[in-house]
Amino acid sequence: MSAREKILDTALKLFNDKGTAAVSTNHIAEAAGISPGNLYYHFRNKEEIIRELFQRLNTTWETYQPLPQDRAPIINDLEAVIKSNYQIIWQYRFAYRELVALLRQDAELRANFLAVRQRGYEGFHQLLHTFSDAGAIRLPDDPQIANELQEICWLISEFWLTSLEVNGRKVNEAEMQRGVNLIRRVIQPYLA
Amino acid sequence: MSAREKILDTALKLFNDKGTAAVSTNHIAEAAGISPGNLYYHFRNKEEIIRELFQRLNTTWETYQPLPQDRAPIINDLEAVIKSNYQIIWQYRFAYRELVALLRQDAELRANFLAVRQRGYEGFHQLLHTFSDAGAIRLPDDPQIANELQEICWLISEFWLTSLEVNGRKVNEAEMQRGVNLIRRVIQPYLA
DNA sequence: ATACTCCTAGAGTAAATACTCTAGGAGATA
DNA sequence: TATCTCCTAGAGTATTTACTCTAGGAGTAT
Repeated sequence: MSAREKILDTALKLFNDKGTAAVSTNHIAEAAGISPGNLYYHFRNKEEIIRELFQRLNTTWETYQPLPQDRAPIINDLEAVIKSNYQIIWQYRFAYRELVALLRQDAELRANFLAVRQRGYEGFHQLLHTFSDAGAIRLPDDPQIANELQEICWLISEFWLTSLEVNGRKVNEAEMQRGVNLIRRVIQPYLA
Repeated sequence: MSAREKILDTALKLFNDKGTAAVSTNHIAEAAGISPGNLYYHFRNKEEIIRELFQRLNTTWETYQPLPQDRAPIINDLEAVIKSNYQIIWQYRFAYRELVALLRQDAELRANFLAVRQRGYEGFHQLLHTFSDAGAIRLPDDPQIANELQEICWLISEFWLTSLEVNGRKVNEAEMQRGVNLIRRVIQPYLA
């Protein structure tokens, strides 16, 4: 593995474990088994490492194809989508825990992340209508109600893992399933 | 105002504005218009200041009486409760934004906060049953479903403001009302 | 062989940060 | 007046942090 990759992997692990504020570039270099000078050869500073990690995260969001392309989606596919979301968020949990602070202190980071997130939100909108067209759910006629439901589901999927961590719960398959159940509970009154 | 109060008020403001990591004790002292030595006369370190702010927050949660005591509650009272919650969370928003990190690095803080939060959660449980008994809502017979609904409402009320901030929205009365509407949307299918 | 590019180590530095220490002022009490 | 407690200022220090600089190794092209 190249030094650059080692730095990014190590930084991600340390950030997830201790938070960005508690991890210095020297810590990262030491944990990655390289010299500080070498780290600064590959990255200008800590901010740039964070940016690169967000770039990886963005790429993950943009490339993953959650739905099967060969048939119409059924309601269980929605569960699979949500679980995939949780997996990704858990992989980059430092980012979601510290989102407000990280986005505030780096305008470029903010712009990129929000653009990708916006596309994700629109994709989710599409997804719901795909399910609706396929007859899996019955969206309310009032589009504002549908929007509110979507907003609730989005909020749960974005903050469920953080909420688990606040409660001091281990994050595992079963807890993720509970998060899926909550979202299911929200749309349950609107199932076909 | 005493120096101690000045320190706490200033720290709260700076933490809310810039996050705890970006604010040093020297910053706090300077912004409060006192000397660093004086700050350290009143507090052993930054951690102790944060603890004291959490203590204030805990006291706020424990003392506020959201419901009118002189009559049975109606559904609009629930809105008032949620709005009060948002006000308190907004006042101490640094805490809710950085909750995972702050609780992890201070076991005592964690224990106190979670205990108060647990009582709040139980109070919310009571509240829902009070509404149910008063005929304002009709909770589902299956207690697990009722619990899931409660969990969803709790998650929204705890993370709605953070979600607004991530979206770059100004936090104001109207946006708080939208957060209230989302919770209302969750329980709407179960209104009497 | 020479040179050139890419990468790496590690010593070194300026600034920031958390925290200490000493000297002393203000007001109450003896 | 003397003393005692409580509070305050501000200089000073050890450590950490971000970041720089120089010397050189490993391949590859000439």
